[in-house]
Amino acid sequence: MSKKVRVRFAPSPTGGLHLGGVRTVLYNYLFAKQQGGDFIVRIEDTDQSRYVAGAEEYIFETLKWCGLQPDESTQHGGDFGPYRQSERKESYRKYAEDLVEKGFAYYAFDTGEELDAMRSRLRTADNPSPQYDRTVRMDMRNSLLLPKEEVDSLLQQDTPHVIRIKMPEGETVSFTDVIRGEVSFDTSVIDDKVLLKADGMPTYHLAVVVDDYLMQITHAFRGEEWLPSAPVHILLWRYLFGEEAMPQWAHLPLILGPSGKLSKRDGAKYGFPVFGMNWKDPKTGEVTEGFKEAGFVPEAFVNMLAMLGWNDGTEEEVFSLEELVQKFSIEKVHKGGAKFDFDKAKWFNHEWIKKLPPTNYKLQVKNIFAAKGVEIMDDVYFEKVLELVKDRCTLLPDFWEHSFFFFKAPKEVDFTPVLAKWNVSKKDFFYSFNKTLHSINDWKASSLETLFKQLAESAGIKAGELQLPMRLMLVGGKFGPPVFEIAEVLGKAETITRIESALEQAP
RNA sequence: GGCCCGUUCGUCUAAGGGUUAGGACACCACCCUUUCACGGUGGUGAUACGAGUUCGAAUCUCGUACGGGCUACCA
Repeated sequence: MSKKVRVRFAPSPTGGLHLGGVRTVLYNYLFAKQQGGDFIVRIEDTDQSRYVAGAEEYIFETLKWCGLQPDESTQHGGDFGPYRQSERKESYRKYAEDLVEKGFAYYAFDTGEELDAMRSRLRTADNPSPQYDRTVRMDMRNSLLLPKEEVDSLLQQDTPHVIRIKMPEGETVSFTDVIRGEVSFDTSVIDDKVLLKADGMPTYHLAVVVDDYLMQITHAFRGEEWLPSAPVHILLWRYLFGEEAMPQWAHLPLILGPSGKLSKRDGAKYGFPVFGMNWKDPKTGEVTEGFKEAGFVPEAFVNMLAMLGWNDGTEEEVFSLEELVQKFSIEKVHKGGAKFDFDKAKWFNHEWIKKLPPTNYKLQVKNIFAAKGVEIMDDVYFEKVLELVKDRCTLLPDFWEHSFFFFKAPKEVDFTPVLAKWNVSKKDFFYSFNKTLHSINDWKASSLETLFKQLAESAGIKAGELQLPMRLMLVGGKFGPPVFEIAEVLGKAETITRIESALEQAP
């Protein structure tokens, strides 16, 4: 019988959640939901120096906006808590000490200065970053070479120390990555990673293994940047719990910016968001724009992310979250990194704006309008407007330029575009057209257009030449949806008023 | 430097030994539209290079080049 699928996303609360992070969540989520499993969010806050206030809450808000709700987390509870590693601190030491006892790890008392000295002594052009490994460990201060009594006494006196893994020499550690297949490493070139820090906190390496075990994680998906440390984790599994219990690994390809790994800087430099939602650094006050605030709908954001490194093998590209859950397969995730393309992202958003009913995003558009000084009072009218112009909008703020005139009558009508062909008979046409409008009961674009054309014909004027003036009167410029549809949405009274006031200004 | 991973149009990708190497974004042209868009049709454009295996290679193998990641008491 196979175990219930359990996956986790394990972010550090150090700042905003960028594209790559959200995609990692997404792939975890899709896999879990498809397998009927659980999606867990575990907060990896073992580095107190990097902790940033508000970052944890921010992560959950972003996930909520994306519609990727965890089954278990610091916010959602669960049977495997606590879900914050700092609150699990006490559970890690015993595993580290167990490793020391078995001879797989050792105490190291080297100070920061001693480590620096070792590194600068060994640093050469050919070896720019010397490691604490089998070649140097017997020259350092650790329990491998110190007499047992001295080690005991150092420990007794609470001498600051760490516990390091003792990397075996000449072993090949290999495993099968779900995405990459067989990957192997020679342990001789891997350093003796710190497992337990001087402050008693575990490093990522120890914590991830212990918690994945304790939380019964079955599949571990993470970014490709973790691939080089995978052998450390595999060895820890082997020493501590046995490899049979180890989760299946999948190292996801990176999302690249225009030059290398996508960074916050790229966003500022190239003018696109890299975070899910706006993130304000509490220390500097610096705000980094998010996709939400840039005017993306979550459906598009998630869809776009899913397709960055995966596709279902067909030519379909637009998928809802539900469809993704159904079609996703981790094996089809690509090996190579994908460069983020903002134009393509916008295209997804455009598709989703067209597809979604305006009720999904009207609140956000309302806020955009409010910021421009237009308060929306009539929701029914508002939705009608959004429905009419949504095909022309790529990002939510575009609604403003495509529909502000439904809420603000033009003060001055610029007749310049039609001046050359303007004459008294055309002006007369609009007077009589406007008069006829009063008696219309069937206020529909199609009937308005029919009436308009009939009247134009009997006045002996080409209807086409009257359409632009009509548009100018209703919206104030050369823009907007088809003119009679504007009139329909505007309503009888407002249409008549706008034509009247425009005629007063007409030459 | 060492280790690991990767490489199909500018970008995201399809094609798992036999296709005129397909689609999408972007770009260009035309059409639709007496506004601005949307939309429609078409076009430009790719298997990094070199060997090998094979009747046949984008696809398998090796090498080279290039790109990326890691190399902290950060994750």
